[in-house]
Amino acid sequence: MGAGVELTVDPDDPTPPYEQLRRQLSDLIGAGRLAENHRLPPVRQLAGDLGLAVGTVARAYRELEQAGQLVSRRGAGTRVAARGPGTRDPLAQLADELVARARALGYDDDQIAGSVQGAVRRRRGD
Amino acid sequence: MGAGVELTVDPDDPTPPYEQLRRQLSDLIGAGRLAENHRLPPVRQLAGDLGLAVGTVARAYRELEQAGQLVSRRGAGTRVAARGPGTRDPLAQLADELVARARALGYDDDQIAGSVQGAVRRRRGD
DNA sequence: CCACTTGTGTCAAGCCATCGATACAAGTAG
DNA sequence: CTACTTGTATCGATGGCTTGACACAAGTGG
Repeated sequence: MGAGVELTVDPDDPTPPYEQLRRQLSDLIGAGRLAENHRLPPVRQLAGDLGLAVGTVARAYRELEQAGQLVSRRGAGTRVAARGPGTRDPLAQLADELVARARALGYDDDQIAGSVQGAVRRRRGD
Repeated sequence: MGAGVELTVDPDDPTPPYEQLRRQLSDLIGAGRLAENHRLPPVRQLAGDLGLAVGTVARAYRELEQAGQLVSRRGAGTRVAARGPGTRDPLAQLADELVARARALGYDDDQIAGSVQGAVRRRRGD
C-alpha cells in the first residue's frame, strides 16, 4: 500500500492535536506533496490510526476547508482543493530562512552550504 | 538599541503561550543569539510587555531551567546557562532543523541540499 | 540591617480542547 | 430504492492552561 504520506501527532507537544494535524496537512498541500484532488483518509480512519477522537480530526479538516485548502463532501470524502496562485515552494522558504539566520550568526556562504551537506549525511537513515 | 531580542506571543496560535515563549527562547539560546550569562527580563516585566500573567512566563523560564538552558536565582534574575561541552555548533543545529523539516515535507536529500545552494545564490548581496 | 528586586508557590475561577458516544445529513454504489 | 460511506453536529465529562491576586523565599545593593 502506497500509504503516500505519514501523519503523526506528538502527545507530548502541548500544541493541540487538531492544530498539529492542520499544520502538517497545510504544509504538505502547500509543498505539493499532496496533489490536487488527492483524497484524504476518512475522519474515522485517520482518528483511529492516530488515536484521536473523530471530532478532533474533523476539526482539522474543517479549518483547512475554510482556508480553501481542502474540499469536504459528505459521503464523498475530503480532497485537496485546487491550488491558488499565491503558492510558493516551502523548501525555498525554509532555505532562505536558514541562510538569513546563519548569516546573522556570522557564517559565510561556503560554511552554510556545507552545513546542510553535513546534516544530510549525518541524518541519513533517520 | 540595547533591546536585544524580540519575544512575541501570537494570541491566534492555539499553542499555549508558555510553550510559544519556551520555544522562542530555546531556539535563540541554541542558535547562540543569546550569549551565555545574558540576563533575561524579569518575569513581571516580560509578562507585562506580552500581556501575560506572571505564572505563564514563570512556567516558560522554569521548563527551560529544567532543560539546562537557563539558570534562575531569586533576586538575581534569570540568565542563559553556560553551554556545556556537548554543545552543538549552532549552524549544524540550524542545518539539522532544515533537513528534518524538509524531509517531513517529503523532499529528498538532493532537493534539500540544492535548495540551500539556490538560497545562497538568490540572497547574494543582501 | 534594611529596602528592593526577583523567582516561586498557592488558590479559585473560567475558558477551551479533548474524548466517547450518539444521532443526523448527504453523497456513493449496488 | 437500499445499504453503505462519510462528514457534521451535539452532549456531558474530564483535564490542562491562563488569569489575577496574593504571600513567601532568596539574592542584591545601600
